[in-house]
Amino acid sequence: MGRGKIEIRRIENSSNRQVTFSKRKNGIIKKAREISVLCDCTVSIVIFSSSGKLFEFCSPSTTLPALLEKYQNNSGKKLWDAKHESLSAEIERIRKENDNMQIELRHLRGEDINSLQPQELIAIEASLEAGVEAVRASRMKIWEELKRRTSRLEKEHNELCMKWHKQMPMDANLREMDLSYYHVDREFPPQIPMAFRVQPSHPNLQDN
Amino acid sequence: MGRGKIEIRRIENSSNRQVTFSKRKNGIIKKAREISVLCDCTVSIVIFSSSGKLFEFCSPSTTLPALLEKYQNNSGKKLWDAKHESLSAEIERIRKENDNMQIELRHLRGEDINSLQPQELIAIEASLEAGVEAVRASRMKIWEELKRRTSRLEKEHNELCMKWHKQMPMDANLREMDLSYYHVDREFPPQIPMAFRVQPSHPNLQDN
DNA sequence: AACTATTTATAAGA
DNA sequence: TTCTTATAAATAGTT
Repeated sequence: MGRGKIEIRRIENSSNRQVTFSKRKNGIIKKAREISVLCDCTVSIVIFSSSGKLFEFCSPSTTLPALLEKYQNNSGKKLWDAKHESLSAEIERIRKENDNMQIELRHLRGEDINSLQPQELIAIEASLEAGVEAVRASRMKIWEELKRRTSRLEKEHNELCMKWHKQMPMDANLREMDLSYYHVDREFPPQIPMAFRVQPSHPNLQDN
Repeated sequence: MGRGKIEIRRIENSSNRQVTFSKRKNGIIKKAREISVLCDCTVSIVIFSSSGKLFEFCSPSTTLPALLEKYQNNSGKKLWDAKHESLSAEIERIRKENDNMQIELRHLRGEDINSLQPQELIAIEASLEAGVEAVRASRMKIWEELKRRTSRLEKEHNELCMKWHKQMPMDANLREMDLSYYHVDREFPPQIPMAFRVQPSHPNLQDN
């Protein structure tokens, strides 16, 4: 249709090709609109020009996602389930990892261990004991640090008191303020809270 | 185009509508094939007839999933990402759960505990000790069971030996066979393997 | 982007 | 559905 008949093969002249594309694209979309109205059907067209530009048509009665959903149901073909599958596989993988950790945690808490072999129990016990050692060492470190700071502060406090008592000609109010200020500034109280005390059931931890 | 001009509105006569649908559908798909060849472009058409029958065309240079992937990238519109998002959210959730367990496991192994507060360390230590207790109890149970079986077998063995020696008029070969058979049938050897022995470093586990 | 000679699509009929 | 054919519509080449 036109001044001459053309062969259906790639149009080599670039600008001719571009013009033809534009005309025929409009033609197709017009036809799509017409058939969807005339025949009460649902049409979707997606076109990418050779330069990558996107054109689309979709019957006003639907949306592309809805139409494609219907397409999948109707044809049995998978449009995007491949992607879903990779995500599902990832979920599966993580879930398995999760389960293994769950089991390990349970074992370390002494749960679900009745079906275990003696060798496995020994391994778990060893891990637990190593853990206890590490945690105790860590607490010990905190405890030592605390003791160090406390004794240093006590020493400083005593020195200050001594100086204070030597210094006679000062106002009583001022002296009191200064003292209270000093008390507030101490990071740790001289008494160690019970929670930090080494428990007596552990004879290998000593206060020395 | 045809014997008469028609208005672009739904064709009321059902069989006319059906015929027109068939003709125009073929026309559109022919046009789509032509433009994709002439203009070196990519076209996809999906049509559902009013009765729900599916027809499609896709340029031979691509596939519908690939084309739709390109569509999403190009248009920024989401065709199926809603589904992806729910899966991704699930992955996120499990991964978080995973991380938490990972951390807990590390702590129970005495790793990464230097930044913990004394209270946290105490809780971990308590958990570890409870675990050790449970594991030891379980091992103890296995050990007791083993001892019980062994002593029962030894008693039975001794009784058999006694009977045997009382029974004099038997053939020597037969006697030997029978004895070896009995040895094979014992589920546990009289000696306990080292692996099952209670370790000497645990003074609260005693053989009694 | 418009024009128009021609080809192509298709509505109606069989 | 398919074929036929008169006619409408689309469009290739031109301006």
